[in-house]
Amino acid sequence: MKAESEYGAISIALWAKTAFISKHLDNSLGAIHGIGLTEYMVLRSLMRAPDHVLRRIDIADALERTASGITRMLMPMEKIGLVQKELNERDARVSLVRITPAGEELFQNASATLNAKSQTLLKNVDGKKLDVFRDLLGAI
Amino acid sequence: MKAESEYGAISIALWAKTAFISKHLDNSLGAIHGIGLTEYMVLRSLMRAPDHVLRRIDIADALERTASGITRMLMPMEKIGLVQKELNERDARVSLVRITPAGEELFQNASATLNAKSQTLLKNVDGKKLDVFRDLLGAI
DNA sequence: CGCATATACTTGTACACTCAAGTATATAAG
DNA sequence: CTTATATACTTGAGTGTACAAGTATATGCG
Repeated sequence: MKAESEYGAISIALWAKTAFISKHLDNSLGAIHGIGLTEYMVLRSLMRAPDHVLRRIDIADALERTASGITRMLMPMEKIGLVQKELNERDARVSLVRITPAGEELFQNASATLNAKSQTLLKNVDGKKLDVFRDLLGAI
Repeated sequence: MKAESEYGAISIALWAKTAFISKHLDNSLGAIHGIGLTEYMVLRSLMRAPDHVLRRIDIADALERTASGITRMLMPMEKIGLVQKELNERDARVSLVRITPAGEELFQNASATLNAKSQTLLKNVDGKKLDVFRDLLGAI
């Protein structure tokens, strides 16, 4: 078993490097597409969901956010037409969120930006080890 | 060369997993020691600095934060005696930050908490691959 | 020296997010 | 059916952070 401090070092490195990467991605997405990284992740969650619909609480869980944060984030996204509200006929408590065609299009464009920018940010990471990297992250 | 989307996937995984880890570490440090993860990182930066002193701008750079964020974060930390202000005789613009003995002690205790909690959070990561993980993160 | 520019920091304002409390609805137990 | 508990969401208040503008000091150049 490795020393505890080895694990702490990984946590800290994750925190520091991710702060760096997030800030750059957030700035690029904001400047080019007018959305933040968290909003991008909302669209991404919706695109990956069956029928492109999710409950607010599902989005909150997927993004490690609270329900109230999601409520507030979705307001402007609905206003500019990236997502739309939908009722759940089986459960009146639920307010479903559906991505709109405009939202899908923005997501595709934003994905291209994010991928390109990510490649730049991660250019010093050995390309051959990307699989290992992804597996390590997946284990968390 | 790998596809751009491979890099995007890594960025997203980093973002998501780090959100998860940060939240847990922040909660633990807050509950047990009364400081957040960012404040812990301030103490850590000071502990690693020559003579345990840094300029505010150096802390800001190290933590990917703005100078104003650091100014505001240091206020309560100074109030509870974890750090103290110090003048720079060569440059009157600078307000140096020094960690206090109380700050050092809290840092040691908080480090133990952070390391233990990190081990729990990363328990599914193959211990033999921690070095690889650290190197991959270091390349960013 | 005197002036332009750069640096270190602080302060006002705004935004994204959280927590706690509140509302509405659903589900379970008697 | 009634009541208690759980779930989905919203809202008010507070926190941490950024950005822009302002202050003070330093540095470089004529």
